[in-house]
Amino acid sequence: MNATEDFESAKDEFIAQWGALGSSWGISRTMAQVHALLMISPEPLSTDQCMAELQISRGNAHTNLKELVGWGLVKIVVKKGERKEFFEAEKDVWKVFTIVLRERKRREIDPALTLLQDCAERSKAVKTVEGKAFHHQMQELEQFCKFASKVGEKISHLKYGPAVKYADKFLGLLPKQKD
Amino acid sequence: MNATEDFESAKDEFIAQWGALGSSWGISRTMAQVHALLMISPEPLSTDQCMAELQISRGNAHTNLKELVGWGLVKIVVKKGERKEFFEAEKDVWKVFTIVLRERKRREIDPALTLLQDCAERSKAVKTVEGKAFHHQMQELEQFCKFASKVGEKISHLKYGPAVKYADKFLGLLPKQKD
DNA sequence: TAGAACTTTCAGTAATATTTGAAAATATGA
DNA sequence: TCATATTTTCAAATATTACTGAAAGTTCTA
Repeated sequence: MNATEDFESAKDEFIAQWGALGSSWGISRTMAQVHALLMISPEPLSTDQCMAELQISRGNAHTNLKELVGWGLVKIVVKKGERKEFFEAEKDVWKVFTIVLRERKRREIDPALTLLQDCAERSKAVKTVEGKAFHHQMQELEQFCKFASKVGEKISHLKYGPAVKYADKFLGLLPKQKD
Repeated sequence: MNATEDFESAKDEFIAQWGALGSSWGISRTMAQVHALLMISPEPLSTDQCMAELQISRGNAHTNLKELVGWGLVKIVVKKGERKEFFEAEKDVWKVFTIVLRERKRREIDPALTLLQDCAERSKAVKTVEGKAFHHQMQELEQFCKFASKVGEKISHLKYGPAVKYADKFLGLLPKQKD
């Protein structure tokens, strides 16, 4: 097998597996595959090119491309002299990470926080053992979610350089932990 | 409405919503509901109690309880004089977090790393523009995943106290960032 | 060792999520 | 303005995932 064949099979595998991984990240398989395809494409691609490469329908390609644009992971590019839209993925891995982090915080942590605050409030007056345990647990969860929310917020607005610097410092400190 | 009614409705809502949130975390709705129920129960519960509370079948209750035990989020408790098994959830929020973090790293980051290393290797000899872009992107992603894997590993083995301490230090440093 | 208590499995069914394909809407340009 | 290119929508079809209920398996006790 030559280098080009190797590359082609690696490319196919990357797209397929990235799609499978997407599922466990709460992103649909096809959306992750479209994202994978665009991330490794040196040029922006049209809807038709995505359809052909991934063997999917127009409706499917369209929906997922626009969903990715909605996440901020993909941008629409207009080529001069061309009437159709082309799509280009954000390729900077740290930027991709911070976008996903922000989106997941918004979709997962923020609603949890609302729920927990509401539940803590509605159970603060109850006197039974069961009720007290519930109230306490809601407060613990709320406190943790607030903390996680803050950390996520900070990290997601950090540039890559400082992030690595702080992480290194953080990772370097840990082995010395005593308590 | 009195305090007990408030509490009961809050409890129902917590279980229902925690289940819905579970979906976006890649955990099945019922599994998250069982987890929610056990987290707020002062006493360990039997399979039958879970079935009754959540109105689900025996098979469903059984499967999800055992899955939670597999994750390490729930422990089996044997009561003296009782023949059946009871189930008790880990209630310490930080411990729950570290367990989930480890499990997700194992299921999501580790397989991604394997894929990326393989794809980078198989594309290192290719000369085309497309191929070089692919190889480069695989390396970038690989580097980031290794970093994320290390950070996750460290955090997941940290105790709550030191974690908050380091996070505070970290959060405190950020506003001063210049670069 | 039989029978009761409890746990586990799994084929069939139900619920949810995704995809297709074609029609409708919109934009472009001569 | 009309014809054509392109995008958008969405009802129906398909695929995926989760749940039920009952039967089979296991463990315990007398």
